[in-house]
Amino acid sequence: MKNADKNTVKGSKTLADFAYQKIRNDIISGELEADEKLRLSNLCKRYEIGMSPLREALARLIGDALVITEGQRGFWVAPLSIEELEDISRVRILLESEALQLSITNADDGWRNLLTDAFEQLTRVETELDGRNRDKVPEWEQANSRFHETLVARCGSQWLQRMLKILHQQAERYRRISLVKANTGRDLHEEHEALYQAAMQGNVLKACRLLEIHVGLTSDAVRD
Amino acid sequence: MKNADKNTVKGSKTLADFAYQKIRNDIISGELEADEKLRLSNLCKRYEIGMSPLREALARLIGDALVITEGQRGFWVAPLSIEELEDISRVRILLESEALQLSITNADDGWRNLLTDAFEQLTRVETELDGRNRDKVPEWEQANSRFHETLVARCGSQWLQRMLKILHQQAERYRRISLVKANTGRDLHEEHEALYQAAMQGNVLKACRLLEIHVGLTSDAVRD
DNA sequence: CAACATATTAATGTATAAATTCATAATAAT
DNA sequence: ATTATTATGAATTTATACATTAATATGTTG
Repeated sequence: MKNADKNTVKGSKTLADFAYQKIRNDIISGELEADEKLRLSNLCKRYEIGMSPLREALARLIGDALVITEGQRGFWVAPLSIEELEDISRVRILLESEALQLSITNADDGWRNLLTDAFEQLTRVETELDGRNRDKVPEWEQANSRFHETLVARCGSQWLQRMLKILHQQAERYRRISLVKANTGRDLHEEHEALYQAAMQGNVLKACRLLEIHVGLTSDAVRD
Repeated sequence: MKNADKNTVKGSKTLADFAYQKIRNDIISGELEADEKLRLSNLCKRYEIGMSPLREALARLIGDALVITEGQRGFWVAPLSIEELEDISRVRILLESEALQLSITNADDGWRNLLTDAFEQLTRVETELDGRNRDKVPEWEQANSRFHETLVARCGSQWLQRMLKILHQQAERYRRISLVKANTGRDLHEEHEALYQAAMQGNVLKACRLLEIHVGLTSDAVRD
């Protein structure tokens, strides 16, 4: 049973690792709500693991700022606030623009192929999503993440990518809200396509400007 | 005994917290060397704690990229490489320039007082350090960190500060090497003073340029 | 109604057991 | 005889179950 469960989440070699990924997904997806108190015994039952791996997983989530802890009083899902989203968006624009610029400058055919793949997959999911299939949201999230990660994949900086991943996770928590609630007549796919075209053409300035708008709009969408 | 030990590191409410801070310091200071294998049983003895708090501490250090882990094969101190230092320095310049700019723009008297305090303390330690007192290095590190943290304290972005803290920790590991080994006739204090003056005068451009040079020189110093 | 003491719950830490990896030695094959 | 491969045992990581300690809630008394 243990081995079967472990392989549910790909690439998790230990129970702690497995729990880390599971809980992270549940926080990002909102299944574990913001500010929710994380009772250890409950989580043990929920994820069918013991205390040690659970605590280890939570310790790592603290590093991702998805969980907070206070002294001896336990763990909570990190809170959400508009101010923080704006903060995250600002920093993300700063880092992702830089990374995008570097990536485009270093562009090669291999990268363009990867990007095209990622974009085509995103396109498929986004056209299906137009019909408001709620259950496709996780799939869209994955495709969207992959697209953005691929955009900066050739930036040549491990650290830029590492930090962008954390910021992206954070942003994803907020994005969920804006997707589920108000769909403000915004054409996400159009934004992505323009970004894709600019990147493929090697137009750094245009790509960065589009990215800035793209991230900013998400921030705006949540505010309502 | 337990309580006495716990209070050795200020503000550590749990053993895991205590271990986290202790181990982090030992990695940054180089007492635990890069690439060193971290044998759990050894660490238990060394820090006089049990398995659970130790593993929790290591899990958090993974989040800071000071420790790496691989499947079921244990933990290691994260490696050092020149390429990574250059990566870290690049990202740090990007973030710290932005943060510095914001901080200077938002400057108020409270901030200037804090900065002056931090600078004066750094000055004291740095004049004493001229005489090559090796044992003062940790003290200098602390004063240097405080100075840089204060410089960006008014940037208004929690996330910029959070990431800068991680980058600063990483850079510190390398800086130790450059301090202990070759002192390339570089006048650190002069650099800090110029930075301080520019910040106090509200000269954003100059301050950012000085910062860029300052960080760049550290990177250069290690390469030799 | 406030303040203290007690009881309950939940988090933290220890000790132990299970599973996995690593190193060494023995056997087999070329 | 030398190399490769497999088997065995030791070391180490991982997980669980138990014990301890701290925090919260409840109830009692002044």
